[in-house]
Amino acid sequence: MNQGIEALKALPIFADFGGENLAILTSNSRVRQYPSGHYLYMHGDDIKNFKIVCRGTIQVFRETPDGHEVTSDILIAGDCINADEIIARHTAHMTNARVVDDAMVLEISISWMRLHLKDFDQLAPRLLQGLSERLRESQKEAVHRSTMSATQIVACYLQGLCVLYDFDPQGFDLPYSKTLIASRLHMEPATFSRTLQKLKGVGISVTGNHVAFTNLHKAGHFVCDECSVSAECPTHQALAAV
Amino acid sequence: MNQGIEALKALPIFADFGGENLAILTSNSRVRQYPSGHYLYMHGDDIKNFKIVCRGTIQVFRETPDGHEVTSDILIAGDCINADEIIARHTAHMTNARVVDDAMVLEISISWMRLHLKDFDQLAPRLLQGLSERLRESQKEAVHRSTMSATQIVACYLQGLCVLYDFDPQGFDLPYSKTLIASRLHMEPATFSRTLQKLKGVGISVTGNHVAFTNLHKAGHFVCDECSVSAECPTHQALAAV
DNA sequence: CGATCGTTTGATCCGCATCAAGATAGGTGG
DNA sequence: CCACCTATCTTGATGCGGATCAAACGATCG
Repeated sequence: MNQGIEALKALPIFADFGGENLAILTSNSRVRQYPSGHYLYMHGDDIKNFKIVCRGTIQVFRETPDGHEVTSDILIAGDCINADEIIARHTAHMTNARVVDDAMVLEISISWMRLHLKDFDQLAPRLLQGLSERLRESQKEAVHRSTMSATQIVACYLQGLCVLYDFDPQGFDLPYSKTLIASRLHMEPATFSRTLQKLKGVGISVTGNHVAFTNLHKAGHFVCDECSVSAECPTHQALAAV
Repeated sequence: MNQGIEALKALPIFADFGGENLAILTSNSRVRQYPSGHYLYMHGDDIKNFKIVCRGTIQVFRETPDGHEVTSDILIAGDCINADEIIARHTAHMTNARVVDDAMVLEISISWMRLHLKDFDQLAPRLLQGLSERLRESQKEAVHRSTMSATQIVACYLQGLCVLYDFDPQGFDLPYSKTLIASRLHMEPATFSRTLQKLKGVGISVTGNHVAFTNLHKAGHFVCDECSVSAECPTHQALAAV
């Protein structure tokens, strides 16, 4: 279980946890490896575990009646996969979670989590914080989608990626396929592809899966990290021209 | 402060709170009345209070650079207005909150809330639950907006309203203006209006602000309460014909 | 009774989806 | 090393849905 301890300590959500708490957690959780394409859970499955990504990439998505997949989120190391299900009126998963890149996942019995939520003073606040940010992000994107063009949304997203992964703005590779990104942005691959061409005019060049912000001065204005789409937000003023 | 005690006890989030906790809460909060149109807070203001709606209706919205308002949520009695701001990296509000109908609002110092979150075992889980549901709802709507037509979305929403307010499906009045609803659904009033006409063909008649589900058998299929937009969801199958 | 706001309706336009056909790349086996 | 295959991506042509602009209509209120 040494691997477990190490994995736990590396997770922000369990940072600053005392040794005894870590030990308790470790003995009530397990770390597992999953290959690309593996389903962590599917819609309708019973909710059994609380899961946290330790390594790799996880796609969370829903399926429409016509069989089309709609990605709600792409999760990376440190992210909680189903924090919203710790306390839920439902006993079944409402989404699907699938491994994109080979992944390592920490799994904790959800009933155990519920039972011991109050024992760990630090845990509940961090879950709250995580959910809050997720909610804000979701609502921000809702606003974006009803006020910005596809091109602007993609520009915003690429900037966000660069910040999230701490990439070099001068040049980096997309961490996952364009199809997945398009799905994540709720747009068609075709639209996404066209969009990338338009971006070259504003200092964002994408060739293959390599991205470069060629005009950092311009591009700098695009950073929309915690933008709330207010009248003062320079990002949207800059992108308005796109 | 008697009004305060009564107001607190009526709120689901404080249900089952012991007398001593209620007393502590009461002495650290206040209930205030606000007239229609009053801003509870505006984007950029310092976050000072955690607020809960006791009576009336609150519109939470963001403002785009071009001055257009985008409604993120319409809150009613029992709803937390800014639960996501209890633990936030920001010290300023990212949204605006404005009174729609004359409202009564419970206000608790946010620093006090943070400080005493752990003292109330029941509080954190309930906040978690509230945020979880809000997040699910937000993501569900994101899926809806990228897979359903405006007509379908409105049908879904009207059903939801009917359930939320426990209205009689055979006939009820819209609880707020069509303009507000349109904004909430991220669509133009003109589009919303046209949409209502189309709904008559599927057993939902809206004349003035009066709504009636004239074909309950059909309409029953539309209820999309906790629908996850899965292949099995009868709602979307029924609405697919719209 | 005019003024203002909310709603409806009409005409038009634009953006993204859709359908479909090439292009490119990665992987496999001969 | 090349031919083949499949998955991913790009590009083109077209259509539809909802936004936009604008005007008429209705309701409420001083």
